[in-house]
Amino acid sequence: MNLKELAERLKLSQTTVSRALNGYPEVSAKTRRRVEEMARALGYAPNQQARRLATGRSMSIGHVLPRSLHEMLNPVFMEFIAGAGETYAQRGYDMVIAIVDDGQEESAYQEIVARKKADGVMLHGPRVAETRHTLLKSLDLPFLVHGRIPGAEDATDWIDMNNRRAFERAAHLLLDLGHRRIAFLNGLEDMDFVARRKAGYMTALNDRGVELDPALMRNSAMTEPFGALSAREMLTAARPPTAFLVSSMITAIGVSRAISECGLRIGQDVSVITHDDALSFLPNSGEVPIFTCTRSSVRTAGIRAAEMLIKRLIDQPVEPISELLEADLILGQSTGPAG
Amino acid sequence: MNLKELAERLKLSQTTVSRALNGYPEVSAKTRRRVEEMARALGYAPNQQARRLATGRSMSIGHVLPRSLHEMLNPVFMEFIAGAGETYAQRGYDMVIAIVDDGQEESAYQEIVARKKADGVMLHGPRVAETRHTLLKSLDLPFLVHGRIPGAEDATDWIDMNNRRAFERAAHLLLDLGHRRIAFLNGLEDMDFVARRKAGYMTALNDRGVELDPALMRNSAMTEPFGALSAREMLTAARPPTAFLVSSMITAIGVSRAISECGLRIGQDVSVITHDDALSFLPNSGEVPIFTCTRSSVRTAGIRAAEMLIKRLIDQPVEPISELLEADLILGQSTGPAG
DNA sequence: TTGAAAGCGTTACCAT
DNA sequence: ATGGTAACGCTTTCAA
Repeated sequence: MNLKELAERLKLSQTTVSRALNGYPEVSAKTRRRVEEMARALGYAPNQQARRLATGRSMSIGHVLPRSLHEMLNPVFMEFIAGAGETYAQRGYDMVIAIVDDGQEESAYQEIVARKKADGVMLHGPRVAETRHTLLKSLDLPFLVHGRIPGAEDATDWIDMNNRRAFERAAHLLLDLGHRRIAFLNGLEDMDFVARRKAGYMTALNDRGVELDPALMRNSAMTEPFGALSAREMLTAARPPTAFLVSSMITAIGVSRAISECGLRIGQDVSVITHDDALSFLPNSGEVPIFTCTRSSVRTAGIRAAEMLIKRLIDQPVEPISELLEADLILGQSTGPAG
Repeated sequence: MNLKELAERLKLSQTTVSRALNGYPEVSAKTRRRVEEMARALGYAPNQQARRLATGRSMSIGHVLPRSLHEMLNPVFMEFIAGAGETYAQRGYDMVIAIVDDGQEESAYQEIVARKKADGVMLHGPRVAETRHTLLKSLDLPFLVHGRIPGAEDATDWIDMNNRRAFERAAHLLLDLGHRRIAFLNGLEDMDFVARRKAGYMTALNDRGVELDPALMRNSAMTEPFGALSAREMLTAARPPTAFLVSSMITAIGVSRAISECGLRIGQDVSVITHDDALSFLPNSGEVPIFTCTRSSVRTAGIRAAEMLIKRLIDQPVEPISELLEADLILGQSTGPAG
C-alpha cells in the first residue's frame, strides 16, 4: 500500500492525501477524516525512505560510540539510551547506534553527514581534552553533549549532572560524620566527569582543612574488582581510610566485598558513599537503600537530552541550550560516624 | 556532492559512475579507477536515503526491545549490541534500536514493515510462551532469535548458548566436589533460557540421585540484592546450602556479599559457580578468576548473530539456520570441596 | 563498455 | 480546498 494506491481508492490526488495525513490546514475536515479512516483501514504508513528523500531530513538521531567508551560506559550508556529512545519514538525519530573502533569516529561522523544518515548526534563521554565537537561543528552536524566539554560550555548544547556539587556534598557528609581519612575511587582520569567529581571532593576536604592523601585516591575503569582490590589494599595499609567515596555502584559493590572480607562491617567500621546512576539492574532503593549515595537518574537525563536535541533540530535556537541536573543525596545503611 | 555532480566532473554518465562504484563487472578497469579516485577526492558517498528508495532495501537491521526486557537484559543486551553493531558496520548495515512499551511491540514491528524501516530484526529474550515469531512470520519480516523459541527451533533462525549443558556441567562440578545442598538462583521463570538452565541443573542432580529442594531454588530478575538477600536467608536457615549455582555475575556478587557478611569464606565454606556473560565492565578474568564460572561471550554471540541475519537477508537460504555455542567451564577461586 | 531514461514513494511548489 | 507536477538522488532496465 502506497500513497498512489491510497489516493486512487479515495478518488483524490496524492497531494491532497499527503496533506491530509500530514496535518496541513488547507484540507477540509471532512476530507481529512475520510482520508485518515481509509489510511487506518488499509494500514497505510508512508514509506520512511521516500519521505526522507523528499524532505531531506532523515528523522534519525545518531549515537556514535567509540569502542573504548563503550567498554566503560556500557551500562550507563544503555540506561541513557532507554530514556532517549523513548522520547525519539514519541517524536517520530529513529535511533541509530554505531559502535566504532577508536579513531574511526571521525569517518563515522563524516559518513553520517555525507550519506545523510542522521539529522543530529548525541555526543557521549566527553574527555578533559575533547576534540569531537570541533569536528562536528566543522561538519555542521547538530549535536548535544551528555556531559560538558571544558572550555566549550557556552558554545555547545549539553545536559549534565552537577558532578562537582554532588561529590562535594557527599564528601561533606562524610566529614560531618567525623571522617578524616576518606578514600576516593574515581573513574578514568581523562573523562570530564571524573575531573569534576575530583574537584568536588577536593573542595570539600579543603574547606575543612583536611589534607589530601594521594595514597587514598585512585582512578580506573569503574569495575567491581577495582573497588575490591583498592579497598583491600587501603584497608590493610598502615593508615587505613575510615570512609570511601566511590564513583560507581559497581565499584562500590567491590568495596563492600573487600570490607566484609576484611572482617569489617560496612556503615559501622567503614562508611561508603557511592554515586548511583539509578540503573535498573542495580537497584539501590528500598525503604533504606543499602548504599548512602548521590543519585541522579541517567535515564531521565536521556529523556531530557533527546528533547533538547530535537528542539535544536526543529527550532534551531540561536543560543546554545543546556541543562544542569542536581543529584539527590540519599542516606542509606552504608554510612555512620567515624569510629 | 551527489552522483550527478560527480558524473559531470568526470564527463561520464551517472549510470557508469554508479556502476563503477558498486562494483559492476561491465565497467572498464581504467574508468573504474578514475571514478574511484575522483569520488575519494571529492568525498562523495551515495545518499543513503536515495539508495534505499531506489533499491527497496533499507540496509538497516532493527532491534525492538520491550521495556520489561530492557530492564532485565540491559547489560547483556548492550554487550550483544556491541558485537552485532561491529558486524553491521562492516557489512554496510545500520543498526536501529527501538525501546518500546510492553504491548507496543506488535505495532513497532508493523511500522517497521509498513514504513520499510529495516530489512530484518533481531528477536531478543525469547520467553517460554513466545508469540512474537508468529507475528514476524505473518508480516514476512526476516528475523533471527537470540536464544530459542520452544517448539519453533526448527522453524526459525536462531543462535543460542547451550544453557542446559552449561548448567548441567556446572552442577556436576559441584556434585563432584561433594556438594549435595546446591542452591540455584535463576532468572525470571518465563524466560526460555531460564527454563533450560533449570533443566540442566535438575538433570545433574537427578543423575546423582540428589533430591531437589524447592527451598534452595529461586527465580527473580538477576539483580545484586536478589543474590544477597536469597543467600543470606538460605545460609541462616535450618539446613543451609554448601554451594550456589547462579545465573548471573551480578547476582553472584550479591551472593558473595552475603557469604562474607555471614562470616563465611567463599570457596572454602561455601562454593559459588556463576554464569559469566563476559561483560566488559564485570571482568572475571585474571590469572585465576574470582568466580568459577560457565563463560560464554555474549559479544561473540552478537557478532555471529549479525552475520547469520545478514546471510538470511542476502542469500535467503531455504532451510532455517542456527548455531549453538558451548560455554567454557572455568575454574576460579570460588569453589572447593564440600566441608 | 557506455548512456538515456524510467522508476522508487514521498513532499512541496505552483496552479486552479 | 484540491490537483498537476517537479523535485529528491539513487539504481536498473533497455538501447546503442
